[in-house]
Parts: sequence; C-alpha cells; structure tokens
Amino acid sequence: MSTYALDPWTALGDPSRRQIFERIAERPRSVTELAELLPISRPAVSQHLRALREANLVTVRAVGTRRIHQVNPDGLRTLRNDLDSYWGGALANLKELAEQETQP
Amino acid sequence: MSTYALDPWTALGDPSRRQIFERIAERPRSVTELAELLPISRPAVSQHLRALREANLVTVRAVGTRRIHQVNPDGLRTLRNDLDSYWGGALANLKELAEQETQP
DNA sequence: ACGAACCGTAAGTTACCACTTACGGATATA
DNA sequence: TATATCCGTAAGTGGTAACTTACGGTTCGT
Repeated sequence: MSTYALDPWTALGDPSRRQIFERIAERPRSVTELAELLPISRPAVSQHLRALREANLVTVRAVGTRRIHQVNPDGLRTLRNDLDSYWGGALANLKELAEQETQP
Repeated sequence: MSTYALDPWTALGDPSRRQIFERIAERPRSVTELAELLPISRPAVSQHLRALREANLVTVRAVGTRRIHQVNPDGLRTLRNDLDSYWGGALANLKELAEQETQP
C-alpha cells in the first residue's frame, strides 16, 4: 500500500492525466506507448501514472520489460458515487424550482 | 455565454472547489454563507464560483443583495457521459481478462 | 439620504506541481 | 556476456493558480 492515496477527482483534474486515462480506457497500454501519444516525455507519463495508481484509477501488470496499465474500476466507483450524490442536489433544486413556478 | 468554458473535470479538480460544490449540492447557498463554511476568504470563494460557473456546474440567481448559487445539471451531464465511456473501457478489460483465464 | 450587508474584481505574493534531463535497475535478445 | 529496450526515480526549474488585501459597486433597511 502506498503511504498516501490521492483523490480520484484531483487525479483526473490534470489535463495530461485525463488524456492518459482516456487512452488507457480505450485499451491497456505501456508507458512508452502512452508517451508516444502525448506531447510530454516518458518520465512525465510515469509520474502521472503513479498519481493515477495512487488514486486507484489504474492498475499495472508487468509483461516482459513493459508495464501494461489498465483501468481500475475502484476509482471509477468512487467518482460515480460522488457524481450520483451531486445529481441528488441538482434534481432537488429542479423540483423545488418547478413547485415554486406552479404555485407562486 | 461566456467567452471560454472551463472543463468541468479541471474545475472539480481543485479541493476547495469540490467542497464548495458539495455544499451547493446540499442546497443553494449564498457566497458569504459558503465562505463561512470554508477556511478561505470570501473573495476566494467568489473566484472559485466563477470557475464553477464557466464549467457549467453552477448557476446563479440574485435575491436582494445576495447571489444564490445552485447546481447546474449541464456540467454534471458532461461528467456523467465521460465517466460512462471510462466504464466501457474498464468493463472491456475485465471481460478480456476473464476470457484469458477461462481459456488460456 | 445614509449606513450596512453582500458581492465582484484588481493587484500582488507564494507555494506548488508539471515538466525536463540525468541516471540506474531489470528483462529480453544475440 | 554484452547490448538494447523498457521503465522508475532523483533533482532542478519555470509557470501558474490559489490565496490574500484593498477597493468600489449595488441593494436593502431606517
């Protein structure tokens, strides 16, 4: 276990990290492959992958000298739960607004 | 329409902004009320609210001298769509992994 | 009309973090 | 064994953005 787990929202808050994550979501990819797709260096990708790993958004498996990264459902579950609670507030607002309009 | 719309992922990437958004999701609140709930100054809250507005995550309505902010479903829809596409990749990974295990 | 409450923006500072280069370890290939 | 590929981390730097204080505008109450 890592000493400090990063928040998945904060992790995906960075544009480069979001690009990396989107590529991984398409299919599992190696570090070098990701670096070739992005306008940043390979070490930068490595550092971003570490953040995504600490946020439980990706997992790794070693295949030869390459490290294949793929999406981890754990972090996605956290995001979905948070998002659902946000939706609760949004719907409550719309409901209240509708009631005010129908009965002023 | 604003000249430049901020990405909702980037907007919620900031911890303070996420706290503000969570409070608004509970119920619509004024700027001063939000500032009292957070460890930052009122102008800071104002700046964060602007970012959330540009990301289509909140809307405002003036009530007297106060500006009441509430959740905007538009930004939430974007987040949900992105999240769903991420889930697609995650499920595909799990499926492929299961197939490899059952038929090596 | 006057003070108070509520708020947005401008300006300036500081801390952080995204990025680079440099280096070394691990594994496959010849 | 030697070489190449793939990768992580350390160290250092620059830019940015999150915050503060200061100021001025708008609306409500008296």
